[in-house]
Formats: sequence, C-alpha cells, structure tokens
Amino acid sequence: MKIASFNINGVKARIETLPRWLDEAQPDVALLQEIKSVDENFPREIFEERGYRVETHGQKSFNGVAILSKLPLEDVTRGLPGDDEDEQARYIEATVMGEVPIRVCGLYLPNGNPTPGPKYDYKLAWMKRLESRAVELLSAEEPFLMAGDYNVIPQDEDAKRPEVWQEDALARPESRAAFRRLLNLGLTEAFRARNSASGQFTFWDYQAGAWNKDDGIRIDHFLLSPQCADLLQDVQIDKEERGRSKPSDHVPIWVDLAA
DNA sequence: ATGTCGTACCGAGTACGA
Repeated sequence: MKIASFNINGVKARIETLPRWLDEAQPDVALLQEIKSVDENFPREIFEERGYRVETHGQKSFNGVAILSKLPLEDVTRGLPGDDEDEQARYIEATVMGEVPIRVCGLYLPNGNPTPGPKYDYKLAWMKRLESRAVELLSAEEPFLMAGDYNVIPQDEDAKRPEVWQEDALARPESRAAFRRLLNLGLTEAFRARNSASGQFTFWDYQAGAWNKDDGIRIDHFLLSPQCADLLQDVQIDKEERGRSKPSDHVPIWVDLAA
C-alpha cells in the first residue's frame, strides 16, 4: 500500500497539478496539507471520479488538511486533541481499512516564526500535544503513522545552507528537541531509516531561485509506529514534481507498506 | 544583482502567511 503526504499550498491553485500527480503516482492514500479551503468548497469530485474517498478538515484562507483514500476509511477524527480553544485546522486521523488496518494521522505543524514569540510558543505547545497523541496511539501496539509537513529541519544535513536557518523556528533547538522526543518514543522516521544521504529535500522556497540552486530543506516526514515500521518496504521523495509547471513549494513524499 | 506565491477582500491593490 502506497501512502503519500503532500503539502499542496492551496487546492484551488493546484487544480491541475494535483490530479496529474495522482494519476502518475497512483497512491492508495494521500495526506494533503494546506488545502486553504473550507470543506464545502473542496473540489471533491475531481478525486472521487478517480476512485478516492475524500475527508477534509478545512478552514478559510489558511491551513486545512485532507485524506484521499482508495480504501475504505473508518473512525475519522478532526483536530489534534489537547486544546479545545485551538481553531486552526491542522490535523486529521482515520483508519485505512486495507489487508492490515493502518491508523493514519495527517498533520500540518505550525511554522512558528518569528522566534521568540506567540507563534513559536504555539508551535512548541502543538508539538507537545502531538507527542501526547503519539503516546496514546502507541499504547495500542498497532500500526499507525504520523505524516505531513512538520515544519522541522531535523538536523543540519537536512538543509542546503543550515547556517541561514539557525535562528528560524524550523531549526531552533527546541523544535528539534520536540521532534527528537517523538523519535525517542520509538517512532521510526521512515526516510532516515532508509537513506542517510545529505541534500535530500522536500521544500524549496519560491523566492530567490531556491529550486534552481537546489537550496532546499527536508521538513516533510513520515513517522511510523514499531508495528508500522515492520511493514516498511520503500520510501521516496518525488523531487521532480518541483520542476514541473505550477508546482507547490513542497513535493510529495511517500511510503510503500506491506499492508 | 535580482528574485514568490496563494488567498481574502472586492473589484485594484494591499495585507498576511509562509
């Protein structure tokens, strides 16, 4: 089963790019971030006519996450537990009912800039809530994954120019420590489990010719529970998507699971 | 040396978020 994550930076802006990628990449499940759409305006027909079930958790203008799945979905939940006041649409969960049921968590972690400040505080608090949710899910000892735009550059080798990110919320020590705490719970970062090379990126800014200079960062990640990591067969970044017409600033990343 | 894009609001250009 192929499960992909893709920060599309606006579903309306990607109305041609996204179906073309789906037709080529043929993921069974796609976790989307930054749909920038309310649920009522999400163009679900485009995906339904390709055989996908569609579950969204949207809001006006910003954020918003969605799950597309060719397999049945059960127990869909919206929002990250732990703060009833949080109105930002950044998290959705569902169980994909394949041969082996997999709980999938699609997430768009807060950017957190500028640091220090309230936005950074919100990011770190959000990461604590994510950790709590991971602890909860781990107790079931079943396959699950948390995938999406983490807005965290885990280590210096995950950036072309780590020095320019030093004071940025994506690379600050507290952000990296919070990400590491997730790994230390026993989650496997799929890409790094299979690939130790530096210079492997998932995001290139639209500005300053970042793509042409390969001036990127690796911030989109798959974290797998132990039972899910046992199923891991392959993990890849669809880098070439960034060079096509009307690209998002992120590219898809996907795992193939023996499930 | 310079350099973006998407969305809202609302009808053009500006503000915001990334």
